[in-house]
Amino acid sequence: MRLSRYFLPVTKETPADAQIVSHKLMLRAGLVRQTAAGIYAWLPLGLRVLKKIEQVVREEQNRAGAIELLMPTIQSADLWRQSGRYDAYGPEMLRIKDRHDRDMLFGPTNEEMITAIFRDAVKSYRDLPRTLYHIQWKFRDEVRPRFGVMRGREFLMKDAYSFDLDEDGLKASYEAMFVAYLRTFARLGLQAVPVRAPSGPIGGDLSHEFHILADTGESALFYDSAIEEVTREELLSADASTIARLTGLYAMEEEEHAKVADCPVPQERLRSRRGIEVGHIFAFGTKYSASMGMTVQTADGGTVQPQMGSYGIGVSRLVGAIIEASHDENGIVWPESVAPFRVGLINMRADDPSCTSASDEIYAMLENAGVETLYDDRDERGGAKFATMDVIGLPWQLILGPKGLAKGVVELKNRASGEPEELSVESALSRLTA
RNA sequence: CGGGGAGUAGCGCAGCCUGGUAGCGCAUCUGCUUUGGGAGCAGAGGGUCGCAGGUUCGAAUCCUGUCUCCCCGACCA
Repeated sequence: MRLSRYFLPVTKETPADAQIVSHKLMLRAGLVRQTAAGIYAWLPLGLRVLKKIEQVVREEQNRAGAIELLMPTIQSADLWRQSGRYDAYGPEMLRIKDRHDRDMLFGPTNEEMITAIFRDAVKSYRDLPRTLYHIQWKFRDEVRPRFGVMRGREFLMKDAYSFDLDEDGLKASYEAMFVAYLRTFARLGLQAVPVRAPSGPIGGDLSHEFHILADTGESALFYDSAIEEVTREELLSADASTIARLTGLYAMEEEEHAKVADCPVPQERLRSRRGIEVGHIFAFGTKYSASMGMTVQTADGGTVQPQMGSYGIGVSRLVGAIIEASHDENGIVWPESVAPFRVGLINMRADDPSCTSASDEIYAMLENAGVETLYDDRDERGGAKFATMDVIGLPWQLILGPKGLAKGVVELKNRASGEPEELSVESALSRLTA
């Protein structure tokens, strides 16, 4: 993409509304624009990041055997009356009336809808187990939206729902999602801490939250430092034993930690940090299959209410969380897996015909090699170009100028390490296409 | 929902107390000079001062109402 033809409103100054670093950087880097409290428009660069994250999430869901579908954002109130949640859910639910004065709502979650769909289509034990998911916009009318996209009212969420014949099956589905989550966050370049969530209204529920460690997190966590020693490689090859090990290590939210009389973690290993909740998984059993009358026939001719679980990842929240976890004083530092482009190509002297033709040529080669490249072909001063590239945080900056070209070299800079390196065009290209 | 703050050009702000033809910086546009880390000079465009009502000869400024946004707390993915 040529920057001269792109839509990338980068700013020097930060809008006064933004308080935390990820929000400031998202606005400065031209990723989003706020259109109302807690509601954001995703600009081209931000949308690319959102899609990248979504794709990693999707691949790991598929890998775990979950099946993608897509449910609507607008739901009928009748569905929610079946589960009894229409009245139970508070003012967080955005209630709407259609032209026929029917009660509708903008979905804050989809348990009712997926249960109804599954219930009406599946009658046999042969069709279980299944885990279905979708990645769709949700709306929760938060009392106080804040922190940019991290606590917006409209947000993109991956929500999966599992249906099993019995509790052992549910446990297996739950663990499969647990593994998927560990892999997903590891691929996104994040260290996620699984925290045992307190039991909800229904006793015996199994539930874990996944938190990204960041000073601006909304949750205060206490955990065993041994969690930090789990490597990315271990997470990427996670299995049931990884889960057993991780869940065996102490991690609690402050409120729960305060209730623990004898913390099993020795003082020197107890860490206290803040976390951003980016995922939450629940095994809740028959709550919805019972309230919404879902049964399937078993092999022996009986009927059973399927055991269910639900599994959420805040996709749009992850954009902010990743920035919180990965930035420096100059701007965002994207992990390779979610960067909107892999390479920022900088033509230092767009007024110099030979430098420009060399830049055009390299841009064409990168494009042909399938390397996502943002090409700054504008006739601007070098400083402005570096500042733009730094704030938007692409992993690599490839810099071409007349002085280097005269010596037959270009400059390749890694955004994370910041170390510029002089290379021949060939070796720079082979590095970037590797 | 309680408490606090703010709405003036795309962004950041001043002006308001003490009414009298709306300003500054950045950004944008034009020209010239520049060009290896957010350039310099000269010029230009852009705002019904959130909205409605009131007071007044006259309101960004005073009064009333209203909408919106932000912060702290409680609540929540």
